[in-house]
Amino acid sequence: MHANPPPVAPRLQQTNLVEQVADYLTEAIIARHYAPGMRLSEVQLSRELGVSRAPVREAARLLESRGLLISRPRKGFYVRELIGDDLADVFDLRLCYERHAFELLASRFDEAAHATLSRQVETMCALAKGSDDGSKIEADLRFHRLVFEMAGNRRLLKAFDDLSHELRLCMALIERTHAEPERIAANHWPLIEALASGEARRCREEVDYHIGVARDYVIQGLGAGPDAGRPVAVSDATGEEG
Amino acid sequence: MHANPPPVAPRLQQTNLVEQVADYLTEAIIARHYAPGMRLSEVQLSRELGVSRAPVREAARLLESRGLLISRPRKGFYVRELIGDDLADVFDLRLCYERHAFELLASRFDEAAHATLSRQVETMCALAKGSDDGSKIEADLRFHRLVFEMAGNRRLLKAFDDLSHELRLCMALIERTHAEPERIAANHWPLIEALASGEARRCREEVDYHIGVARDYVIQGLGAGPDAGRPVAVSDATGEEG
DNA sequence: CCCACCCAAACTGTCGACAGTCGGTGGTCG
DNA sequence: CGACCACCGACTGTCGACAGTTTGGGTGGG
Repeated sequence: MHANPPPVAPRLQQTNLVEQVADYLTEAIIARHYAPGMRLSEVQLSRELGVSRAPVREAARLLESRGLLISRPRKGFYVRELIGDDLADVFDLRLCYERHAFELLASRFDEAAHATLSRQVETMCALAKGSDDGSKIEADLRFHRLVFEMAGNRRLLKAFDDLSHELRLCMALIERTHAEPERIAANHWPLIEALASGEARRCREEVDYHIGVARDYVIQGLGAGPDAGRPVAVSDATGEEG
Repeated sequence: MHANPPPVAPRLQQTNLVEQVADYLTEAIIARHYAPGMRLSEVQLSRELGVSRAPVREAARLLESRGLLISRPRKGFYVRELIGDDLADVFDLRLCYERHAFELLASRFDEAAHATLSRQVETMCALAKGSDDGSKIEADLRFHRLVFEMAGNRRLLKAFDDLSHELRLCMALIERTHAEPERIAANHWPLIEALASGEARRCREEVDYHIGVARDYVIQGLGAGPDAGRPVAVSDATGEEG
């Protein structure tokens, strides 16, 4: 009912509260401001963020679907904690996704895709010297997301996007991420070469090795967990290489 | 405190309204009581079900995460419609899941798993003669879910559960499902035999064939879509069989 | 001293209501 | 006759409030 718009716009975004709360919660959980397994009180969160409970509840449901929260009826929301085989399961599912994406992309790999991925690896190499861990992790995930984008299956891309939130949670578990960032960034060149070769078998071997390294990096970097010494069993399960 | 009950709405208890609304909506969408692409009004749904808008909104968010609804900000929720490559993408992702699950299960297949799957196929054969299509589809999905359960990766099982809602949506697209239910049920025996053989390559071939048949069944049963004649390209992508 | 019971505080699930916005409609002007 | 604009209804996003339940602590009994 205001005839003229106010000259200056001090109004903070009163809408899209769900997305803002979801972003805040996601960042807070990834950054481990909330301990894994901790209960999140809706009213407390509402008071802290200055919003009502409705957006908080919807944002929490969103994060539940992304695997960052777990809801128990009449109990509330709990910060997802990765226990038991959760880490192994997440990386095993990631292996499943990446195998398929690389297989799809290999069959349609062209010069444009080659240039896109090469540019991203160069960006990662540049970020490797002197950036915060978060930027390195995001650049790494972005490389893999580009593969899924260009693979051509949008549903697979959505599945990977969902999983990527849990991947960030996994990465956040280890204290000093990317101890050797240059080597990790350079480790993506063989993936591009495998794609360029067009050989499905070579792609699969490189992906298995790459994801296996990432998995071991996280699981062993986590410390001596109960299944730290368990074999990775990724390149061993194809059952057809001598 | 509503005076008159809604016309055809089911009885909703006072608690767990979100789950009840989600179940009702899921069934209604699968049964195509709501046309694909149709806009769902929150207030109208609230009135029909005799509940307030909060549970409806949360249930809609849940179904959005399951791929049955799509939300557009300030516009509302729309019934997911499978257009373009959506069908192919869903079945391609299913192929990705099943390949992995069968590979995992083959490496740990034992007599108990054999018995469980065999019993399920026998149930499917019994249901094949004289049951509604919904029961046949559910029994078929249950066989595959058992594989994922026994594969040992709970995250993969969750991913399959999420996808299964979209699979039901795909199945519901074709008018007369399971035209040859006996043959479809019997088509699961080779999968069990492949698992029992322990050969990863044979498992993969059988899975590729099985899912390819299901995919073609749905895509071609849908009618002459724009990509109905597109090759399935599932058993051709391994790139190593001569 | 320990355990079962009870009560109060806090919380979740749900509801009705208000503000801002979007799409459609009718009227008016060129 | 067509295009533009103001109005209107409906809807989404958000809020505060109420009822039933869970939880933790305190108390009485064994």
